[in-house]
Amino acid sequence: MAAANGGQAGLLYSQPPGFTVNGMLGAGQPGLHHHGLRDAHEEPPPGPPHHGGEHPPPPPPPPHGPHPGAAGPAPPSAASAVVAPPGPPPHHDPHSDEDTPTSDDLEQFAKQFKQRRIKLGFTQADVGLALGTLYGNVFSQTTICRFEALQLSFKNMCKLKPLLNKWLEEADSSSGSPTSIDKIAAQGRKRKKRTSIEVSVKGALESHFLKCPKPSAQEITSLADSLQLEKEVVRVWFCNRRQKENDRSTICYCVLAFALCVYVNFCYKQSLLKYV
DNA sequence: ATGCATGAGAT
DNA sequence: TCTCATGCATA
Repeated sequence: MAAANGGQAGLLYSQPPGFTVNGMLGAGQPGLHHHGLRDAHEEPPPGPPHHGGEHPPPPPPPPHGPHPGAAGPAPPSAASAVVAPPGPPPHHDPHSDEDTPTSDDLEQFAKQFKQRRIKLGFTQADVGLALGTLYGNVFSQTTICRFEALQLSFKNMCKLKPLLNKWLEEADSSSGSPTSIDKIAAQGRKRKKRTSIEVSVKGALESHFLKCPKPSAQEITSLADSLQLEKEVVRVWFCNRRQKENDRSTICYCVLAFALCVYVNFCYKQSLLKYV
């Protein structure tokens, strides 16, 4: 049935005022600089892909204000202690919702959060909704799920952690109090029907991605043409593919990298001992 | 739990 | 146009 969406590309689902119909004005510029970690901010030296004991993403300096249109509990301010460098971090309370957590903190918190959430009998959707009533920021089941699975960017994880932490306290302290229910008006926004891409086609996209994660507009066009997909679908596929790569690696790799650092450091010391 | 999609802000 | 945060719809 995948062919259901393959044929014609004429269905403009919604036609929102600002829908940019990008033609082929793309100036194909290959910028392939692809390194494992991505920092949510600037990356100064485009140098060689070396990344030894680099650690974690620096603290997210609040460049842009909260846009979600609700109370933005301002992300961790410009503290600078992000993920402890190769030196043992002084001391930090994993339960503190202040001050930037380390990747490890996040990992632990997420795990613990999920465990407690389940024990308390709440679904991910419940939590998302509750955050709305508590702080005016509603989140979907998807987001909560991704948080628990560490599938969000480091910055994003940091932003959500305090909220979830608060909910957790609220939840198990007052497990019997009446909670107000929030009803968010469903926006009647038309959404394009999700196109399901055939496995074989996905394979093709995947292999292209490996060769070139950032195809130019022109490449996208021809690729879309040969795969019989809408150009927009292909473009979005690549965007999502990149994002997936980044989100996953952000946290997981940070944790691994840190562990590796510790280990290497340990080995190094061991080797030094041999000579004394 | 995850795939495809949207929209705001950054480049 | 890209990235990033986020979510509807679906597997």
